[in-house]
Order: sequence, then structure tokens, then C-alpha cells
Amino acid sequence: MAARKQNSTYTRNEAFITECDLTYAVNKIGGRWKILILNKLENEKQRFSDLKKEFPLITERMLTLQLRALEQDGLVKRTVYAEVPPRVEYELTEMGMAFGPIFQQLSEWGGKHRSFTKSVSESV
Amino acid sequence: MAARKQNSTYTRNEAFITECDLTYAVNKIGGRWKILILNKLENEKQRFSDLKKEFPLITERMLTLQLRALEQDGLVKRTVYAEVPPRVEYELTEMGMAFGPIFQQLSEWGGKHRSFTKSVSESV
DNA sequence: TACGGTACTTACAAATTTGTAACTAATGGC
DNA sequence: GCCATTAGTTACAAATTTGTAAGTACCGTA
Repeated sequence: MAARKQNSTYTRNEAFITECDLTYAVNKIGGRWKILILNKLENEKQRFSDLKKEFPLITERMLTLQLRALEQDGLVKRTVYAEVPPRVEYELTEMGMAFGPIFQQLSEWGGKHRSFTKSVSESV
Repeated sequence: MAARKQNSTYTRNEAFITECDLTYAVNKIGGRWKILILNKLENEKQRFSDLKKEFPLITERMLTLQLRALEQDGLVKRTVYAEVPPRVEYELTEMGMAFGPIFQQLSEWGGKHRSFTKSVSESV
């Protein structure tokens, strides 16, 4: 998001890497807080302030950045209500919701890996 | 991998974020070239030089870093043969193989998202 | 004895991502 | 007019990740 140097090896490599659908997909959810946000939105739509409360460690700046990126990529829909003070709601799009079952499996993998790692380190 | 400042907000936030199994899992495959490597290893084990050939843009340094991280996390098994010149083979562990079906679905998501995005931009 | 081939290391620089802190806009209610 | 509230924005600094370039070790062969 934050203005890329179009001709760095870094950026060119990313372009190459995301030619693969798999890497492309993972890239879309690769921001630090994106998955937590998507995961939270899976249950129900949330206001900006709701998300802030849910993740006390995220700064407003980061929350905005991540939400904007998710919106840009069509994973999240942003609705602004013409009220004062402002009210803005975020909810998943269809593409965003499509991550549901995948997240479920990733979560299971994570749990398994965690307990596996723990049992290995204990047996030392 | 590259020596973390234990008390930065950055690192503390990561610790917080990866308390969630889902984020934890995605973090394990989050390095730039990790997914491509895992994906390649899914078919069969590969030598260091095979991977280098497969991904011409990766540098030896990066390839080593990513493989070491994957090994550390128990997703990849490294076997060194006592030969000269050296021969080192990399293959998936069980935890590494467990990503198979997940990668399949992510890849499908990526393809869908790509064609969806294209059709939207065309209709403008 | 110099050379080639494989699998690395190392010191350093560039690029990007994330965090900090302070500031903005709009308006209904006091 | 002034304040509180929500949802931001902005300039800047810190941290981390990635890339560059050059060097290491091993030993069989020429």
C-alpha cells in the first residue's frame, strides 16, 4: 500500500511470485492484522470502533491501512453512514467469506502444530 | 530469523497476534518464498540446486534462510549426504504435507479472485 | 597444485512494513 | 461558541525483511 518503488528487485520479485495463484491468495491476507480482522468479521459486521476494541494493540493507523487494503482487494465492504459522529461498518464480501472453511483448516493445523511442537520440546 | 529485538512493539505484537491458531499457522508460511518451496516439495524431494533452478530469482541467501526456517518449524526435513561436492535434500515432513489440501483450496480462491478482479476492471 | 562443483556464510545496503504522536472534520447538545 | 465523539489523516521514526556481492569448505580429478 505504502507507495512502492516500481523498479526494485523486491517489487519485481513479488510480481513474479504472485503469478502463482496460491502465493497470490496468501499475499492478499498477508498483512499483520488482516486475518484477525477477517476472522472477526466472519461472525458479523463491525464498526471501526468495534474492531479497535477487539484488538487493543492495533493502532488506528494500522487498522485503517489494513481495512483499506482489504476493501481494495474486494474482501471487505465498507459502508459509511452520513451521521455525526460518523459511523462506518465493515463486512465481508463473498470473496471474503470464501475464506471461511480454509481458515478453519488452517486453524486446526495451527493447533496441531502447536501441540506437536510442545510435545517435542517436552521430550528433550 | 534475523535476530529480533525482543522488546519492540513489533515483536510483542507478533507474539500477541500468533496466540490465535489461525494467525500462528499463516505466520509459519509467511516468508516470501516459503509457499513456493513447500509447493514444489509436495511433488518430490529436491536438492538445494534443484530449488535454485526452479526459482531463478531467489538468491542463495534467501533460499537458505527460508529452508532453515521451514526446517526449524518442522515443515521440512533436511538430509545431508557426506559427499563431495555436497548433496543436500529437502523433503516435506508430515506437518508440511498437511498443507496439501489447504494449498489446493487457496489456489482455487486465488484463481477465482483473479478472474473476478479482471472481469470487474473490464466492465468499467 | 590449481580447478570445478555444491551448498552454504558473511557483512552490508536497500526496501518495505509497522509503530508513534499529533492533528482534522463534522455536528448535535450544553 | 465550545466540547465530545467517531473515524479517520499525516509526518516521521523504528524495526524487520529482502537483496547484493563476495567469500568459505570440501575433495576428486586433471
